[in-house]
Amino acid sequence: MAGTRRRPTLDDVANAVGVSRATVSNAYNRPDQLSASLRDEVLRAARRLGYAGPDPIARSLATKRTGAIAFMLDTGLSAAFSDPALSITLDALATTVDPEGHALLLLPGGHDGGPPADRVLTAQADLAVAYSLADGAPALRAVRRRGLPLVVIDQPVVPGSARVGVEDRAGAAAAARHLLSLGHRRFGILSAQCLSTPRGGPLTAEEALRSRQLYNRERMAGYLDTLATAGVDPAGVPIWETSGLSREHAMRDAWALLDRVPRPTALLCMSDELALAALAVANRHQLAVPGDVSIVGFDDTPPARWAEPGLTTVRQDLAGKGRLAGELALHLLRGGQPPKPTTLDVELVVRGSTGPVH
Amino acid sequence: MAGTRRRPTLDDVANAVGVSRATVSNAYNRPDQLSASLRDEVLRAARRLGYAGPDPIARSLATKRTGAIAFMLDTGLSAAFSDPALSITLDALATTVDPEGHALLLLPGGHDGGPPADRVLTAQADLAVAYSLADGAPALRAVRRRGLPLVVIDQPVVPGSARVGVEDRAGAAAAARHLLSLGHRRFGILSAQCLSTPRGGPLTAEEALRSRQLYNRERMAGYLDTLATAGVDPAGVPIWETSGLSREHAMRDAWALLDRVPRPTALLCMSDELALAALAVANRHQLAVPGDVSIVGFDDTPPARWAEPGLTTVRQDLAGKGRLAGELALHLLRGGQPPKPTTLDVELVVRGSTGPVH
DNA sequence: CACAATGGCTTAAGCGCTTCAGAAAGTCCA
DNA sequence: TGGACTTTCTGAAGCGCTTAAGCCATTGTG
Repeated sequence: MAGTRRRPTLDDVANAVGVSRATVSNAYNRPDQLSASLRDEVLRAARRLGYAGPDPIARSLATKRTGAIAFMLDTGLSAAFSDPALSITLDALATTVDPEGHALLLLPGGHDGGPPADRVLTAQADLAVAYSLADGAPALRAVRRRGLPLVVIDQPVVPGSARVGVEDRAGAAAAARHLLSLGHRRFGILSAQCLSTPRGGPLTAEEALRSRQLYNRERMAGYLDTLATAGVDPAGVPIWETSGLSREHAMRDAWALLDRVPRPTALLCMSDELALAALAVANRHQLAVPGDVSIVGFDDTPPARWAEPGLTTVRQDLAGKGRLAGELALHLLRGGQPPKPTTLDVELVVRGSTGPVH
Repeated sequence: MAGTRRRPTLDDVANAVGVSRATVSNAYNRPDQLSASLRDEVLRAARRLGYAGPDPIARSLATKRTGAIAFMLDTGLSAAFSDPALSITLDALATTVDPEGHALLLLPGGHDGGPPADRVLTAQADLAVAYSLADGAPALRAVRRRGLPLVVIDQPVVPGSARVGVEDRAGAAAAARHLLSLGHRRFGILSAQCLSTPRGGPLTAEEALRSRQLYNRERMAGYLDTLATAGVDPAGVPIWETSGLSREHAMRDAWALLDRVPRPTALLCMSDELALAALAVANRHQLAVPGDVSIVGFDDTPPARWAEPGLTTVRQDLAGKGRLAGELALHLLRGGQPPKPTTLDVELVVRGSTGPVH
């Protein structure tokens, strides 16, 4: 007739069949609570009426579970997904929680190191996962206020939350030692955004060590400490903050380091993405890798393997990290207490992009 | 005291302040409905009691809006996000709907060309977006049954849904013409998964044209028709379906085409990702591009520009596509009728990966 | 054969919020 | 001064579902 007919509800089905509302509910949620024949009849009636099953929202209100996990990022989606490290972690996480019926609700970051607080407060989710947000991001406080269980990845532990992290510092140290052992003494460090108001360009060691991201600080400390121990003055090591999230930006920034006189013989990069940009720009300017400059990355994402030459990098178990985060999420959702923070091992993978200093 | 205290509700706040529940609700949702001072008092009381604002689920039940948009994919997250084309589209979509308070709920694909129907039926979302799902995916029926508004991207139009697509066929035709005009007569086509039970390996033209994905069919038809018109027998053009979603698979498959005798002088690829894999494998086997073989892609994603040589490809406005999908979503959410399907233009971008046949 | 156990269904009390139609109290203007 | 408005707040009816508790008839048991 006129306009759209009201969607049928559980009650409509119950009335049509002549049973109570509870019985229809049971037909969907607890088949063992009614006879098979009645269940059949109910389901048939539902189909006939165009009833698509219990309304997810009403069900959520009654059960106090939404079946969604909020995934909080510190950047927009495009930047986030262009990083294979995130894609792999996220996929593993999703795959782990999927069998239990949990989907991921994406909360991309604004400009304060995470999603806006009000988005978190109104997000329909049973639990939140924070993926390397800035320390003290408003989103974290919002999660707190709501009393949502929280899993943090690559972040300082938040009271009451479960945490999974990576041996960032040790990995970075291993990378630096590797280069030192090849005879390198003139280094450059290419870093992701560090400052709370990122500006791109040169950074002092102090600034770099105050990065708002834990993994950044840890890796930076791993590099600088190791160099210092070997007698390389950190103050003399140029550090460059990228000015944007795209490959183009990273290439420009890498070149800013490689174009110095005297040229660094080795570049320590905060991620494979940055290292690959450096590789590309070295290539473009006819610098031989590793002949003229050695380059190391961090993460060991798939593109690091395809690169020409292969990228020497610090491998972390990205899929394992996501899987573990997923298991922690499920554990918390079952009412479990947050276990002790886990820190995953890393391993230096030497490929063709590093060699002895000429 | 014992265990966790029950979370405070709107009622608790109302009682604490001594006002009605409606007033507290208004304090949050319609500040103009009460005096500023009372509102202040309410908010203060809420803070004091540890009330984090109206429960999103209860609110949803009352308002019948969840603030989430379900994004349905035909693959898992990792495969999906390793494709820059999706990342860019998704980011633009998210950015468009975000200001209106909508977040994205990710529904990754199972094995029937989309997410499982029950996931769709229980997903908490106001609207669904289908991103190049297989024709007739169960997920689409589930959306239908629920009566959810639907936006489809790169798919056949579904009755009652809004659609945005791309001139896939024309773009593919342009790419083929370009190669023909360079004198090429021996082609190979590298395709994404076509068959409903993908097996990888050679495909007949008929099989390829029956791909379960619309864009695949269209591009394929664009290639084959154009070649046929130019007198190149489609039956003589080897078509190879990729055997997996990773770069490694794609490289192996590309080599299967390039290693034929006689070797094709030009490779038509269904996407930039495949073309880049072909480029990499040509490089690895010392085949000059475009000297020995010309390669074209489709999409014009950023890596196509960085490639060495730059990839000749068909540009589509990925961000525009996502933005448009977002606007369509908002339109439908406001109760608007689905407008006529939109088809976005494409443009051939000639770079270094194609050249005259030797 | 009386009694407990079981299966099958219903009753009813929520879950926490929004919103519409007022009521009460002030404000304005002729 | 009094009627027409406003402003500010309340009452109450939902939104559509789940689930504990209970009722009744049947079945099994010693």
